[in-house]
Amino acid sequence: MPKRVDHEQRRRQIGEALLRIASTRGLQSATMREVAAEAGVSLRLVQYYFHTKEQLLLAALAYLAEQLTERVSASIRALGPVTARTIVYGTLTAVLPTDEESVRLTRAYTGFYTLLFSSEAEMATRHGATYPDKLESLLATHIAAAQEAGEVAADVDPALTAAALLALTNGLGSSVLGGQRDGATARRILDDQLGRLFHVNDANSDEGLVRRDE
Amino acid sequence: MPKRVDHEQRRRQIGEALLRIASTRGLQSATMREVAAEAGVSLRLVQYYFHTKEQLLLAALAYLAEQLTERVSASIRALGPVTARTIVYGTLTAVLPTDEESVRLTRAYTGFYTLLFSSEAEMATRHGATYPDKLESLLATHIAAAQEAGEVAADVDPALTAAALLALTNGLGSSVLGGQRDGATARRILDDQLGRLFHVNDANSDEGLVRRDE
DNA sequence: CGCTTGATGATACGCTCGTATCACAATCGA
DNA sequence: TCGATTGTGATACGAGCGTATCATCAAGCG
Repeated sequence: MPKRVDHEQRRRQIGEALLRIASTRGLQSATMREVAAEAGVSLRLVQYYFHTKEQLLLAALAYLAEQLTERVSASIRALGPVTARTIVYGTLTAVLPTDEESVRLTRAYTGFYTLLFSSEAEMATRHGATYPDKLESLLATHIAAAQEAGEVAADVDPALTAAALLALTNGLGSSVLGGQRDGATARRILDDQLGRLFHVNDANSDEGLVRRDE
Repeated sequence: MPKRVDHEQRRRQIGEALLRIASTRGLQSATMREVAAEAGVSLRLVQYYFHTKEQLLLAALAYLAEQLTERVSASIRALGPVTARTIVYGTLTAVLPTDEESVRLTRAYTGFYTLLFSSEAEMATRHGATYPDKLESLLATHIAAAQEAGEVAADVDPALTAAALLALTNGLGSSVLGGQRDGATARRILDDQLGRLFHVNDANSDEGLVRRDE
C-alpha cells in the first residue's frame, strides 16, 4: 500500500479526528489510540505523522483556529453590510455555543484553553492566549469606530468594553457547556448587553431606547 | 499509634491537601499519592478515609464551597453597610482572582468546573452548577432592589443582568488564570461595568457620571 | 487478661498512557 | 534491476494511575 501519500492531507485527517473527539468526549479522552481509531488508521501512523502528542495537539489547535476564524467571518458576512456594529455582533455571536457547529468549536476550544491552565509544556509559548488578545483589540477598534459614528455613548472606554464583552461571551459559553443554561438564553443575555451598548444617538434619555433582537 | 482519632478532622486535613494541590499544580495533578504526600499521610490513609477518589473530590469540593461562601460574605461585610449595591460589588469582586487567596480559590474552583465538562460520573448530579445558579438569583434579587431604590436604570432586566455580570466575572477570572491579564486589570474592567450599571439617579445625561474606583 | 475492632503500613494488581523498536512491503532513482 | 527510501503493521516497554490485599499494632471492652 505504501504509495507516495500526501502528508498534509493525512495530518489533517488525523487532526480533525482529534477535534472530533475533543468536541464530543472531551480533550482528555483524545488519547493517541483513540485518535487513531477515530481517524481509521493505526496507532503507528499517528506517531509517524506527529512524532509526539504535543505536536498533534498543536496541529489540531491550528486547524481549530482556522475553522473558528472562518466561522467568525462567515457570521459577520451573514449580518449584511459590514459596519462596526455588525462586526462586533457577528464576532461575539459566532463564538457563542448556540447551534451545533458552534458547540463543537467551543467545546474543542475550551478543551485546549483548559490545557493551557496547567500545562508544564506551556503549549508552545501559550499560543492560546494570543488568539483572544487579537480578538480583543479588534473589537476595541470597532467599538471606537462605532463611538465616532455616535452609535455608542461617548463615555464608553473601548478597550475596557471590548475586554468585558469578550469575557462575558466566554463566561456565557462556559455556562452553556456546563449545562447551566441553553444557547438561546445565553444569546439573549448577550444581545441584551449589546443592545445596551449600541443605542441610537439622537436622544437625551438612555431609557426606552430601541431594543434589538437580532 | 492507632489512637481513636477524629475522622472529620482527618478528612479535612486530606481534603485541604487536595485543594492546595489543585490551586498550585492543578486538579489533574491531584493524584491519590500526591494528596497523601501533601497531607503528610500514607496512601492507605487517604483510601481509608475516602473509599474512592470521587468521594475525596466531592468532599474537597464541599470544603471549597465553604471557603468560597465565607470569602464572599467577608467581602460584602468589608464594604461597609449592607446594601444591594455592596452585596453585588462584594460578591463579584470576591470571586475575581485578584489577591493570593482568591487566586487559590478560583484556581481550585476552575479545576472542579472543568471536571464537570466531561465527567461521565456527572460529579454527583452536577453539584457544580447549583452554586452559580444560587449566586445568580441572589444577584438578580439585589439588582432589582437597587432598581427600586433608583440606583439602577428602570429598563434593566435584573435576571439578564445578573447572569451577564456573573458570566463576565467568570470570563475575567479565566483570562487572569490563563495569564492573559493580571488581576488588577480584570478588576478595572469589572468596576467599569458595575459603575455603568449603578449610576446616580438624579440627572438626565448618562455621560460624565461618577466613576467608582472602589 | 485476652480478644475484638479501629487505624495504619507495605506492597501488589491490572489497566492505560505515550513512546520506542523491529520487521517488512511498496515505491522510486540510478 | 536493485538497493535505498518511504510508509505501515504488530508489539513491547516503562511509568503512573486507582484500587485491592494482607498483615500488624494499639486500644478498649468483657
